[in-house]
Amino acid sequence: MQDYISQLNDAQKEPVLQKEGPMIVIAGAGSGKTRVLTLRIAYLMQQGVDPFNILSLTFTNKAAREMKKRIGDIVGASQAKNLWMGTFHSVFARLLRVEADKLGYPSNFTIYDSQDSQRLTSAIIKEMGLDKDVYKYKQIFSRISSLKNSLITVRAYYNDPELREADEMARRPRFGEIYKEYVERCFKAGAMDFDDLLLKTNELLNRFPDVLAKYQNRFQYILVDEYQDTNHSQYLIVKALSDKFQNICVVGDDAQSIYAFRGANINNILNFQRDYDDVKAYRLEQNYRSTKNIVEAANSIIEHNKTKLDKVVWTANDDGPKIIVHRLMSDAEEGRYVASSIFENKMQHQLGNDQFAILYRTNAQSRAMEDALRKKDIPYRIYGGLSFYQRKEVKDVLSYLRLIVNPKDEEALKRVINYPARGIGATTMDRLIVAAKQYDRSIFEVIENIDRVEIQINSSTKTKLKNFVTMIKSFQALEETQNVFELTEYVLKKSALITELKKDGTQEGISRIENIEELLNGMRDFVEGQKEVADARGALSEFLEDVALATDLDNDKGDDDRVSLMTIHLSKGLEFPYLYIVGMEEDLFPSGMAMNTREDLEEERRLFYVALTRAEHQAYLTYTLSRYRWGKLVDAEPSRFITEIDDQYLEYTTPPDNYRYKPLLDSDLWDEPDKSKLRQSKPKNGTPPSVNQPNPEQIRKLRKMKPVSSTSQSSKPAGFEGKLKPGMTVEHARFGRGTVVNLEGIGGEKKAEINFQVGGLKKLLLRFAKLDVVE
DNA sequence: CCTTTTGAACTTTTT
DNA sequence: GTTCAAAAGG
Repeated sequence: MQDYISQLNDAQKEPVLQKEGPMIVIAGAGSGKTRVLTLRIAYLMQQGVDPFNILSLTFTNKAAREMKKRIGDIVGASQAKNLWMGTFHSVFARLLRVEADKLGYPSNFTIYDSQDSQRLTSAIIKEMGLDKDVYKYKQIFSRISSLKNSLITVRAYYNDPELREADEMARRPRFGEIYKEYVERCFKAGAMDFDDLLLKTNELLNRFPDVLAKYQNRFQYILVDEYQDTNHSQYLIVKALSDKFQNICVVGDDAQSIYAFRGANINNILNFQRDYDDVKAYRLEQNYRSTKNIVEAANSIIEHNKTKLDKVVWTANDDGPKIIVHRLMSDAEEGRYVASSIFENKMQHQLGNDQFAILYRTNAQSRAMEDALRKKDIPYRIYGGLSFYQRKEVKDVLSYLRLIVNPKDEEALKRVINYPARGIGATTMDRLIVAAKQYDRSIFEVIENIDRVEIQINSSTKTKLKNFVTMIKSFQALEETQNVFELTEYVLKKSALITELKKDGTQEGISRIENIEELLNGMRDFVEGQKEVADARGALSEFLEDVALATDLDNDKGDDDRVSLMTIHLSKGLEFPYLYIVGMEEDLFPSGMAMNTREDLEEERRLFYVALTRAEHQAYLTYTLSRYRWGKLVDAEPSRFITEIDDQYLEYTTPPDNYRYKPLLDSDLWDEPDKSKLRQSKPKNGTPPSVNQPNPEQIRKLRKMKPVSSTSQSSKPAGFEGKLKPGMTVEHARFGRGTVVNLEGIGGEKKAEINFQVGGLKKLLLRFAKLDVVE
């Protein structure tokens, strides 16, 4: 143990050795944060703390697994396996299984993934007879999710006139009804969605003081990694659990906060010192990962953000090569450039494929890269995107299994009741859903009692329904004796799923069968692994939980030599000697959907910071002049982020463009044709995206959380901002026409409240809003 | 009730 | 360019 500790630098030692009390570790990128966490836990255990009393929340399950292994190497694997370690979602899912009955849930509750949640939302909107162009299920669900993450229940929603008003303004007065129905349907299906895992944990800890006390006593030492990415719901759980012993250690980096879009609240980390008494704060500022060039270039990027903690990351490493900036004509060419560059670097420096990674802002960008790598015979692995478990054929199999564990699971039932086709169609399903609502039962229960239920279904269909129920019940009986693998083989045979796929015969159908075989292989591994786990519960439900909460990264065995392709979000925490960040273009990175407020833009910038700091030795930035988007060739401009890096760290291998990011009015020349395209393609009744999204400002107000006050920005010379007056009609590139209602703020912080004809009231920061004065 | 065809929306990021 | 749901036809 002492050996390990003596290898730490002074800044790292302190948080490892402080046994008790609240503490925050602000850890810059590449500063050895994981090492500190690992050693801190090992040290606690060596000091006599029972691993059973330590709760460590990580960002991925893979990170938890690796950390457990490293701790095991120091203190012994038998001890380490008793640690409570995992993501918020997996740890509290496990806890909720134990306590489910207190909340009225079965302990075998299903976990709905976001696809299930969205399908349910969509079904509800349809059942209520609402216009699907106004009530877009994705937007509606995303609002439900935001509310839940702010702990705003249906009742709280109805009690809050402001929230209701916001929905009325957005022309969705019936949102509350959808929310209510959604929650009830999940409950009736014995299902929790991702947000419920946190929300219900909060409910449990709030409503049952004895339960709270039990877990406060169990989790005497709590550690939270990536604290900057916790949302309000997670924050409250941590707060409640740590309240008694106050042995809480949070680790994070405000500069790497990139999940605000899913409710992460950067203020959790910024305000930590106010939440606990006598907080010890530590800073890890020495970067061991990257070259001087990369560290300093990254610093020069984050300088552009206003909201940040004071922290200077530095490194003792060599200068290293400059960051290469390269311009290409198209996305296909960009792929070819990256592939050849990887090839050359491999040859020149004798490197393996696993030394390289390609990062992009959106999953859609992976295609061009894949094509190029395949042509050059460079092996690669894509992370994220459509994960394995979300593929249709895999989800169908899993849905059968979910029904075995929890027949009330409505989404699973709807997927497979008529797949393969059994003559149970849409009309029948509609009637079943109505009856289920009438009798206040699940659909499965209605079918079980189909003869005693008043329902307009002919007798031949009733027989088909009964056969389906009998089949599922026969599977259930088998579950008692068979393991997951054997059970699934049987299910596949009896349900005729494989037969159905074999009929297909196309290349696609064959690969679907291969995927199912792959799933079976995974199950075999799981069954093997299960034998070693001490606290294994029912094998099938355990398997389903793993699957529901697994991320793509979690399944990485990391043992093959491939180039990694992933979104920047997924790359957090990883590092690669050679790094390619592609698609450095305005409207793509920063994303066109995140350019309207300073907060959004700053998050994009942090995202770029995260991307660049993944590089150990050499980073490449590429951008194109035109790229296929939505199946159309679209002109592109280099990202403002390139010019935000100090020039001394860059090497342009193509002549730099004379383009520089300029304040808006100067850009009208090149912006104009683009806008007219947008106008044409926008149907009159279409609601523009993002207008209807929840207003975090409002939620924050509601939760009485004070945003960190940002010092007012040095005012920018106002061009047309000064000319704008209430009453004027303006045109926005995305939102269309609207009337200026109000103006507030000064200089670069000046905002206009504009009532758009389609989409309603919205506040825009004039510095970024693409506005034209019409009259 | 099932299958095929057409059309729309989609692309910001994920547990 | 893909994927998914609604419409139409069998």
